Amino acid sequence: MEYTVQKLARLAGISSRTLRYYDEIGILKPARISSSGYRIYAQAEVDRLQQILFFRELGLSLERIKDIINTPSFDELRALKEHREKLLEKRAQLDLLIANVNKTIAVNEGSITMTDKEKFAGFKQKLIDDNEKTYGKEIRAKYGDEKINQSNERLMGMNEKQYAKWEELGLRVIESLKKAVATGDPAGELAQMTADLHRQWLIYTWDSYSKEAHAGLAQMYVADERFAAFYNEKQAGGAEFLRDAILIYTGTNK
Amino acid sequence: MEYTVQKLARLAGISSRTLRYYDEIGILKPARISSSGYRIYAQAEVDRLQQILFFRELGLSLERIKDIINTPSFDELRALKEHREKLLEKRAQLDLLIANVNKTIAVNEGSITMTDKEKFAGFKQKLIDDNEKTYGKEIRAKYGDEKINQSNERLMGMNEKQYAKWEELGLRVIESLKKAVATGDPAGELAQMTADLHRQWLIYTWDSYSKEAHAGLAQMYVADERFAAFYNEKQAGGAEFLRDAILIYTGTNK
DNA sequence: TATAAACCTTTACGCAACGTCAAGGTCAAT
DNA sequence: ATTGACCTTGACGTTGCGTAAAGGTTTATA
Repeated sequence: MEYTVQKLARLAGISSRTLRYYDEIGILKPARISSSGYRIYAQAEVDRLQQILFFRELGLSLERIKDIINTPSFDELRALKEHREKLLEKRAQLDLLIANVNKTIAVNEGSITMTDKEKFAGFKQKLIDDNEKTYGKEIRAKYGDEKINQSNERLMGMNEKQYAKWEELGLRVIESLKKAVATGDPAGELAQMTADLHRQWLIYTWDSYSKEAHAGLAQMYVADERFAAFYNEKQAGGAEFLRDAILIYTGTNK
Repeated sequence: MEYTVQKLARLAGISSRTLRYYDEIGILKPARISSSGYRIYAQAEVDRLQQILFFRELGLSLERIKDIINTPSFDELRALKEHREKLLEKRAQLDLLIANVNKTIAVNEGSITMTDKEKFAGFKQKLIDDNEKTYGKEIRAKYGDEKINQSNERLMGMNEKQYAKWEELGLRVIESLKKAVATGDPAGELAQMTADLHRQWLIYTWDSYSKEAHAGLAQMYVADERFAAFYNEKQAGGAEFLRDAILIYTGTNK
């Protein structure tokens, strides 16, 4: 039985272009060329194609497949195991991606369910209460009632979109912090970028930004175990690292 | 603070080529161009780049990111959810891939542990025994002792490599059968390809191939519940479908 | 102040595995 | 003889940059 490109292509469920490509890269050449220049494939080529498609389904690159079917002594098993490692890595990365996308969606969803005005107001009020309960005393002690009242007012004044952005920014601070900690250098560019992100996050609820207040908060991140726990939960040593980065960022470390 | 390409690139942990590319596709243009033609970025561009990189880490395409940050009214949430669907699909595919690679590796590993001559011989002997116990009678009844003895001899004569290939071929028959059953057409190309794979698998242990013997085995696949169970376990209706395909393949259905 | 090192620019090819025209020749059937 | 289905090669497009190449600019140092 002999096949032209399209016949073989239909048999195997691929396109004729693919067969021409396989010819071009030398992984599957036709048995012969007809007098009119047509590619003619025979049984041996059908078998070879089956092998190629089999490995292709396993996700191996054509280059790799070429090695495997051209070299009888090729260590197929090792190639497969290496390939599996790559696939597992890919999946781990994908899992991370999906988790991050989920987080981001959750934040956005939060802003959507808040479209209901009542709920939205209630949610923010709760957040302000929590905020006050948790950090109120320290901030009040350091910067007075005026600042925290302003901060709460600002929080109340945010619309859903702004609020979502604020939470997203919070997530980005965490993400950025993780990478920065990995560098180990709080004066490095990544750490300083993180400090800047943190500043951007702050000014959503602070009506006036000052280096001193920023630096003061940084100190508190380490001194107060509730703050420290929050950042250290995300990344070991996160609170101290963030403090150092902010002190350098605000120039208050000299 | 103003940045040239490389400074901004280092700050963000990307290459200067990436910034030039982002300029080229219009996703991030510099604040201004210096008199000497240098790209100069300012704070607004740093912020925009942070956004871009954030979404890039979530795996969105630059085209998509462009939409999101250019259009304030763009439905970010829907975009993210669609993106998540794609990611989940990708992961499902990856899981399938990994499962298949694992299966193939398992088969190959089997052939490797058999490198130990004793074990190898023992394993094959066991397989022959099983073979004989399970299917021996039927085959003997239909084709006589001669054929099964030949088959066993051939099995004994296989080396590890051949044996692995044989098992791999068996897996491919199953895979191919699954797809073919999905088409519902036993005369279709996929089904006929499956029948041909099955023939190839057979001739590893049969020293002579005949359409009649092949067709006879196909009939047995449905008649004998142990055979049927084996193929139906892989794919509902697999045994009957395979029989029909083989009957058409061997031309004994007329 | 000359010169080298470190920047910057545009242009353009390369990558993986084909999809998709385009322009033109071939084959089978009517 | 014509039509329609098939074949050929050639070449550009896809995605997100990496990587020269060839040449101008800025900065630091001797």
